[in-house]
Amino acid sequence: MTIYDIAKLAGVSIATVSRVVNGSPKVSEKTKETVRRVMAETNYTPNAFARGLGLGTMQTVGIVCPDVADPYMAKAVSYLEKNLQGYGYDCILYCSGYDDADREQAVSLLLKKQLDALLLVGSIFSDEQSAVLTQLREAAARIPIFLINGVLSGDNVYCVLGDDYQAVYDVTEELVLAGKRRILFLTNSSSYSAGRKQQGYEAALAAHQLDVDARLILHCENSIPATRDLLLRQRGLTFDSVIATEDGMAVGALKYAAVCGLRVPDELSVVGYNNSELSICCEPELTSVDNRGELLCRTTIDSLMALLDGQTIPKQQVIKCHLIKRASTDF
Amino acid sequence: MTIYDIAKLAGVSIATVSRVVNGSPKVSEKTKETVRRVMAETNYTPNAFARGLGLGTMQTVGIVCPDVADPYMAKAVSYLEKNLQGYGYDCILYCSGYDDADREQAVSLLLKKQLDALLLVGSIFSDEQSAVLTQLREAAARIPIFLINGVLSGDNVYCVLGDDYQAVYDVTEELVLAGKRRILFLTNSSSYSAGRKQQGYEAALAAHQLDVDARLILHCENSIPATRDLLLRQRGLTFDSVIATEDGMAVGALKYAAVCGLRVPDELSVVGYNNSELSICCEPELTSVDNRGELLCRTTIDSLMALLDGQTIPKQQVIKCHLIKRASTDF
DNA sequence: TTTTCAAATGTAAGAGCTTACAATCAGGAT
DNA sequence: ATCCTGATTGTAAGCTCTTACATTTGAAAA
Repeated sequence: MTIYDIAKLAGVSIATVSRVVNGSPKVSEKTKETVRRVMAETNYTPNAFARGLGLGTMQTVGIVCPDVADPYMAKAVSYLEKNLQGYGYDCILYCSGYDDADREQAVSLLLKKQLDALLLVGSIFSDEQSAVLTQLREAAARIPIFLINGVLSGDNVYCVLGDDYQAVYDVTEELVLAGKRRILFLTNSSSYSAGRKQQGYEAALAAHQLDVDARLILHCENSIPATRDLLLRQRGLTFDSVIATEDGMAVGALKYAAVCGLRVPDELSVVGYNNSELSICCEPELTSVDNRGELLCRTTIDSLMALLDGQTIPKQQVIKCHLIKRASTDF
Repeated sequence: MTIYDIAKLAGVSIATVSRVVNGSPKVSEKTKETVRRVMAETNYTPNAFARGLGLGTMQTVGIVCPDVADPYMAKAVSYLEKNLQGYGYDCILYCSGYDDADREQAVSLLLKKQLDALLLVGSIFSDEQSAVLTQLREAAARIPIFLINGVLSGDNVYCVLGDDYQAVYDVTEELVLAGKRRILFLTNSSSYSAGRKQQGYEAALAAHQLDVDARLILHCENSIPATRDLLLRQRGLTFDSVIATEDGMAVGALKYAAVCGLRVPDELSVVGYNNSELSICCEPELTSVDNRGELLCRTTIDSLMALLDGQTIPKQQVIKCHLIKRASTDF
């Protein structure tokens, strides 16, 4: 079934059929009617490739995220997809893994696909020299690129991110004001946002004339048992509170406290990040920073559409996080 | 940059360039070399639409799932994507929502896209009359359809699913043998797999000459607070154990136990489903059925590839689940 | 040297759509 | 009746690739 068949059956030219398919106004109601009927009867679907060839777009954007199995990214992808759907766009998904080489490959594959935009979720590019970065900047020459919770300078590159610096600054300050002096900072990557979080932590301590004890900054995997075990191995280390850059690590800290018989929040306060389902699952429930994934995604898509519509949009949009207070802290 | 430019620069015809791009063996090493060099220098990428038009495929499969934000489906999508990647296929994702009308729309949109296959995750079609079903069967005339954890008869439709019936049968039996007599069954949908789970529950009770008390079968949302509150509202109901068809509900039951001061597992045993991260997050940790999402997905993709390769594959593949025993039960 | 044949390459016809431009048509103005 | 106009429709030239078939080439066989 091609456009020619429909044209023949409807007794019109293929141009007219195409106009009907694309909702052009320059077709009389009568023929529009006829063509629609024939299309319905024959169950005709325009060939997407030919359409894409002619139009130069297939209304599709690419989403690259390290791992959709991660609940935070899963939520993000879900929001993105829904919002894109609302604008009539489809999304093709790549789970790139966290490795730079893998991500580079994902981007390069995606670039072959005549997409309308590229969305990178939870980007964790470490150094400016990284191959992905140069590749992304090249890519941006062709289509707009959006980083969600990441930062990259460059033409046609836009960033939408939570204000992680401020969020951690604020919660650190709250802990200090609550009398905590040895705040353990658990982080899991060298990403831009992990860096910003750590800066917030250090700045808040400095603002209160507290020294940053390097031993209190621990790198660990975002996994409950891994974090628990890591902490159990640090027996020399004393701390009265924990700020984790992911909820999984925070729950690991709770498990550690349970093993050691530490009362939470009295003897150990714990703060998580992302306000995932884990935070209301554990015991006690976790105080956690909600970095507004849903809002970030909506903002991203709205901005993208504005851009595709020819409007100018800000290069960087920063959205304030919310601290959700629960039983794992006493402020 | 089109294939013509490359041909001109390399001093060959477009056919030769195309052959090089597609790895045809009928090109001399020398010209292959030249063309490759020119392509690299010019950073040429074949147009995916034109390619698709010519080849009739773009190596892409569609994935429909109700909600990637759900950790179980997120994991499934992640596995599917990775496995497809391994075969050089891309995936385009639709989060259809749980509503039949929405899912129908998703499928119909997807069908316009010249995909190589359609994968439905966690399908929860209720009745045989549903519009999605007829639509899917029509779709199957064009491309193969795979249901992951769902069942649908029809030509060119294949199902890969966990043996939920047996899993629930077995765990119910374990509870009975552990002396439990009033086993609450928490379920959240009228999907095929929810039905099978319930059948397993009822069959196991019957096998041990225990009556099925209809009041002990509760429908509830897969959400920790929703389940907790639901149980708190059922004060007349007595039960000594809970089997939930999702981990979220099981954790809700644990929260309920905490509120009521019931000791788990002594006074209340709780079994969850899917062995999600929640199950090692809560306190006590949750005994949960692992329905082998990873294996299901790998099986699905391997089968799909075998099918595309012209081989015959089974219409239905059932994979045994694993019970992961933790502290919320005492068997 | 001529013949033969396979390997290498080129030509051109699609694949199914969009759209600029041309053609047609109906009806009002002259 | 003739001309003009705007609305509608058709024609044909792309868009970029694949590939069947034709052609050329070069070397081995005769």
